[in-house]
Amino acid sequence: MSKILIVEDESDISELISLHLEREGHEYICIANGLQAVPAAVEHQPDLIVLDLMLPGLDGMQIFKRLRADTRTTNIPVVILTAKAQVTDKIAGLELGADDYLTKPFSPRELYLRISAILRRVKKVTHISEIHRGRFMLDRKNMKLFLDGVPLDLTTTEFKLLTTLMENDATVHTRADLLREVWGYNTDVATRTLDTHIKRLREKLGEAGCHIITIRGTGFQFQSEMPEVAVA
Amino acid sequence: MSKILIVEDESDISELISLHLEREGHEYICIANGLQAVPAAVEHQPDLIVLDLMLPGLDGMQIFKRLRADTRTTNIPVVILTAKAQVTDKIAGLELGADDYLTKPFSPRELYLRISAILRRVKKVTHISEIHRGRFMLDRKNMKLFLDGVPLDLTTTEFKLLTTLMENDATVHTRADLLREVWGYNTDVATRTLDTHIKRLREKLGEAGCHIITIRGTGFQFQSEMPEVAVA
DNA sequence: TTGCCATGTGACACGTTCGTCACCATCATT
DNA sequence: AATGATGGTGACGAACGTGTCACATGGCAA
Repeated sequence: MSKILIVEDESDISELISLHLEREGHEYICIANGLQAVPAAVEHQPDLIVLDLMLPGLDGMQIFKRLRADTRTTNIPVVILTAKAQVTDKIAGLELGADDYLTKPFSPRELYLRISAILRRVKKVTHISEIHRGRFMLDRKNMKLFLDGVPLDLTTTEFKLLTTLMENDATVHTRADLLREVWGYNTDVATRTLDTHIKRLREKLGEAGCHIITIRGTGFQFQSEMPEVAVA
Repeated sequence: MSKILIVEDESDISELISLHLEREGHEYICIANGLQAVPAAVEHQPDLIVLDLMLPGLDGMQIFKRLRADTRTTNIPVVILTAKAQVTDKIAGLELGADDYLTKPFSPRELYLRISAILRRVKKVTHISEIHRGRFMLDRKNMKLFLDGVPLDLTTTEFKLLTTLMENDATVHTRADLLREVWGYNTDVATRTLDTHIKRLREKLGEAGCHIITIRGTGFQFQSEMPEVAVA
């Protein structure tokens, strides 16, 4: 569920939009006065703003610019609506940095789907703060690793090491790479330190420690999907 | 600069697109054969894919579905091109999870701008792994704080505390909120612990420690922009 | 001004984490 | 099978991070 701010003076249009949003389980706030747009956005922190450019006696573009200028609203996606049908207008809107641009008359379903597409994209990218790999889920925000849903506490170094390994699933990281990535550029830690931390990680992973694979002579590798193993 | 994969059999159209992309400093790969789409995407890992649905003897939708099914390409934004002008077709495309959908004939400039809008959005969200607030920049990936560009090392607790404070600039966090956010739900740490960590943070920030503001009786607040201060 | 209460501060002690090293196990090569 | 090299392991001490407390400070209301 997301929160959408609709800035639109024609109540029949805003109702048309909100109807669709409500049906799909979204929350929405409608305002008809363009002057309230920025304060409302600041206060409600919506996930997306639908902005009609043709507000009476107010330049919608100005509102858009202010939304982008304020640090508290600058990252909120904006979909612009307008009656101007010319391609050049469309281009002007996108050029200013709107996320999408629709001209009236528009299909409410298309608007809804375009809103969904943007929300989907944002959510997808945001979720990258969690790395999912097979049985593993690395929660970067809370520095926790979930193995089959079971939370495991990691120390700072273990966390960095595992992050580096997991970020590129199934690719080999040389010892030098890992040293640099985890310990920083000018590393003077002994070579065996890496091995010790790999060991500690494997210990915490328990039986799943085998997902950290040694590449003899080169380095290590994380594999979420194990190749088939011969069982005696 | 971004890398775009263009899947389009009509060479005049792909040239039209690539011309625009090149002019704006983007890198692109053109392929005419739909069967190569998924392998090419896997190999090149483009930032965005432009996919023409009307490929000869091949269902473009199938390609799209495969792109979404493969874990190595599922997160790559896709813009769909098609000759079908019906709104229902447009809706079908968006419904499947495309990021944008244009019908031929389209303005190459509009396509370019729509591509830019998506790239901009993705980049913006990705960059949220860095929180910029005035003189401060919190690098969540490396758990470092940059003050005026100078790196400062933070401990895990300091990092979490500062993250919580900085995420909502200029909003007040109650002591209870902070305790819960940083130390977790079932907290049994003494109340003074929070004060001690605030103190340690302020110490590390040095003269900039004043950006962490005490709200007497309530909690604390981070302010990147200081209100004017009377100077003696 | 007084007194109370919220917050700031310094010190301490405990547990954790980290890097190092010596030694063992294992693999590849001949 | 012997040899050398590479990786695994266990133990240890130092450094670090953390929570707690006692006391100092300072704001606010009566």
